[in-house]
Order: sequence, then structure tokens, then C-alpha cells
Amino acid sequence: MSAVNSLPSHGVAGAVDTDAIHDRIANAIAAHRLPPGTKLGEEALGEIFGVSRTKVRQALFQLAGNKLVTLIPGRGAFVAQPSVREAHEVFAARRVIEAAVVARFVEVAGTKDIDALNDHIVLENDAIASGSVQSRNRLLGDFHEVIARAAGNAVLAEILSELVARTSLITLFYQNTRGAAESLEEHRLLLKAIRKRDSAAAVALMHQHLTNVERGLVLRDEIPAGADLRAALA
Amino acid sequence: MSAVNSLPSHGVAGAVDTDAIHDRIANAIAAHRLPPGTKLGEEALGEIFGVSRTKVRQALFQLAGNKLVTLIPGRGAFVAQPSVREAHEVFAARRVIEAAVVARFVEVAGTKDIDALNDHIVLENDAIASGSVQSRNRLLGDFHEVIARAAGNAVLAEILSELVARTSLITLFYQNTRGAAESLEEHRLLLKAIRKRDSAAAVALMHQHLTNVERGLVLRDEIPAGADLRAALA
DNA sequence: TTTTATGATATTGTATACATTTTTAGATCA
DNA sequence: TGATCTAAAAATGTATACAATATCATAAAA
Repeated sequence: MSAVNSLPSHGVAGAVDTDAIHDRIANAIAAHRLPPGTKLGEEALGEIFGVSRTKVRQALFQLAGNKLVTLIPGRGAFVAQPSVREAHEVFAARRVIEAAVVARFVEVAGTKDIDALNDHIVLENDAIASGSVQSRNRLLGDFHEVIARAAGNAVLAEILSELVARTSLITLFYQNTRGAAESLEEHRLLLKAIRKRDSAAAVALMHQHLTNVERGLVLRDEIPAGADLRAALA
Repeated sequence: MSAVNSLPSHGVAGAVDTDAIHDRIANAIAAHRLPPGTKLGEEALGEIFGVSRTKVRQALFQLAGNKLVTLIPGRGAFVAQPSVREAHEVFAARRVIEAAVVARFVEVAGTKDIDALNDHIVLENDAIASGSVQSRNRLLGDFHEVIARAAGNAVLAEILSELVARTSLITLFYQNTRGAAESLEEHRLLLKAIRKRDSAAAVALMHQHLTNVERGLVLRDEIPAGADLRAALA
């Protein structure tokens, strides 16, 4: 999945591409291994990935563009701490985009697409059953991306992909009191409506699902402590 | 508007911030002074802005994130050449987002917001009357951003802002056979519906307006020739 | 004890040097 | 003439050096 194919001239063996660094950090944030506010020091990251600060800085700039990282001039890079307002805006934006996306999916999805969605739900079920929190959360987010990719608009799919990543950050920063099982159940209901080609129902269910997730958020009083970079990115 | 306030240690006088470089290039692309396919050489840009390649590269990476620039490994940076498919997807995405945004605007806009929109339309009218193609195009795009900003969701507004910038690129790459006067008229109709707080009409008009602009695009056979960087960014 | 200075240390910002790749120009050959 | 190879030039990719800034520890003062 990540592009580790070039043998760099100076770097240590196992050195890694800029995009790979970006993905590693983004995944660590999405998987809640790097809590909001964590300092992302350039030298430390460079040592972890076996590259110079140059590549690390590029990756951090990209992450800042995705709003996963905040850059404070002269101070450095930190895992973003989305405000309450931003959290609500992200969910509102997702409702707008995903309502349209799921409607389009109902129109254009072939049997193959619907089967793929069903397979994905099976994976979600397995992950929840096996208690694997990280893959569970990832799969619950990926569900939305699977629909978006299959809906046939790559521009919207990419926008949604960034919003899903931001949502991961939000659900960590603000405690998520909602069980994964409830999301899984709502995904199942959504699939059922999609199978019936009931566009209106699918849109309504998607809207409600996102609202339910948003309602599950509560403001934390204690921010999770800063994590060990090397452990989080291993 | 641009941040030129730090006296750099090594750079020439008048050296400029990374964001300023980003904005200068983005504006030149939006204003159609840098046609699609134009090579954006790092050294050339560095000389123009009086900075080293380091800052230029950062700006180019940012622009690539906004899809205004394409980075080809080992070959360099070029002004993006959106595909026909991408062009349609951008318009489809805008319809989704702007339908929601204008509906929200109708709900929340105060007299002040509506007056501001009216003022903007006056500016559009003046620019069209005075024949200033560049400010005309900019204003016609800004109209949509003004609505988005006032609709109260900064996340959606920023997403739309990037889509509008990509639209500028698309309307150059694909010939725009549509008169600015028609867009202006449609903006006026939209404002009228907004004043009446007729949400359904406003959404329908926005949808139709974007579809009309999209329909005005035709595939060019000859790509505009590469421009002179220094002149375009002056 | 708390606060405020102050110097040392560490980190970021920027430029530059070097390695690698691509492009270009010229020469050779069919 | 045109194609193909080759060497030189130019451009990009990456690391590193140096300057500017921020952070931290220590000490002095209130």
C-alpha cells in the first residue's frame, strides 16, 4: 500500500518516501495512536523514518493541508485539536456530501458493488467480535469511503476521504460514547435500503447515522496525554 | 493581502513568504495567466520571487494538494490539465455542495449578508461593463464563495473555495463559450429568490446555473501555449 | 516561595551542496 | 533525411549547514 521502493542514496536502509511518511502519520492519527496536541518534532520523525528533515517537513506540510496537523510558525507541528465548532461543521459537511453520494450509489451500484459493501460489513462485524479497536474504527470509517468510491465521483470521494480522517481525530478528541455495534447496525440498515434501491430511505438513514455519531460526542475535560512517537509509528 | 513582513537573512530584498508564493501562483492560474501544462521550474520561480528553491518547493507541494499543479516525479511541476471526467466531477461536486450551501444561506442570511451579495453583483456588473476580463472572472467565482462564507460552515466554504479555483482552470483548458453576462443574470435571479427566502427556488437556480456553466464548456483542440513565468507572476 | 532575568540548549526556517535523473545537443550511422 | 547513441547541460531529489527563534534550566531578585 505504501510506496517503499526507491533505494535512497544517503538514507538508512528502510528509508521511506514522503508519501509513505504522510500515510504512516495519518494512519497513526486515525488509529488514535497519536492524540491531539502531540508534538511532531522534525528531527525525531526523521530519525524514526531514517530520512532527513527535508522529507519530514514535506509530509508535515501535506498533513497540515489535510487539517490533521497544525503548524505553528517557529514552534513546530502538532496533531490538530479540532474545535467544537469545527467538529460540527465536519459532520454537517459529511451529511451534505454523503447524502448525495449514497443517492448516487443507489442509482449506479451494480451487484458487484453491493456485494463488496456486504463483504465490508462482514469485516466490520468480525473486527467488532474480535475486539480489535483499531481495525474496527478503521473499517467503520472505510465503509463510507467504499460507498463514495463506487458512486463514481472521485473528486467527491477524495473530499470525503479527508473528512473521514478528520472525523477520526474528532472522535478521539471528543469522547465517543457510542458503541461500534450501533454503527454496524446502522450500516446494515443502510445496505438493506440500498438493496431495495430505495434512495429516499438510504439518504435518510445515512443522514440519521451521521447525526447519531455526532450526538455521541461529548466534550472531554482531560486531553489524552502525549504519546511516544516511535511507538505510535512503529 | 500577502504576508511580506519578515526580513529574511539571505534572500534578496522583497523576498516573500511560502504562502505568498502559493497565492501568487494560484492567482495567476485562476486569472488564466498561466495556462495548463506550463512548466513551473523551481529555479526560475525562485529567481522571480527572490527566494531559494526550498520555499518554492513547499508552495508547489501545496498547489499540488489543491490540484492546481501536477507533480511528475523527476520531471517537475506543471500547471494541471484537468481531464474531461475530472471537469464533470468538479461540477457535480459543486452542485452537491452549493445546493446545500445556498439553502443554508437562505435560512441564516441577515440583511447585511444579502446586501453584501447585492454589492458583489454590482461589482460583477461594473467589471463586465468595463471589459476587465480578469477581474470579471474572479468576481464571478467569488460570488459563490461569498455565499458559502456567509452560510456559516467554514469547512464547506473552504472545500468550495478549492473547487472554484479548479473550475477556473477548467474553464480555461476547455473553452468557455458562455458569456459572462449570462452568469451575471443568473446570479441576479438567485439573489431575487434569496430575498424572497424561497429556498427551493434558490437551490434549483443554483443547480441550473452550475449546469449551464458546465454545458458551455467544449473540448479545445489546441492547448494554449506556455506562458512566460515572469510576466504571469509580476 | 514566586517571579523575573539570563544564558545554554534544542528546534525550526532557509539556503546551499551534492547525487541522481532527465533533457538536450551533437555526432555517428543506416 | 532520419534514427539512435552518447556526452554535456540542466533540473529535480535529498541531505546538510547555518541562522534565527523558541524552550528550558538555572540563578538572582522581590
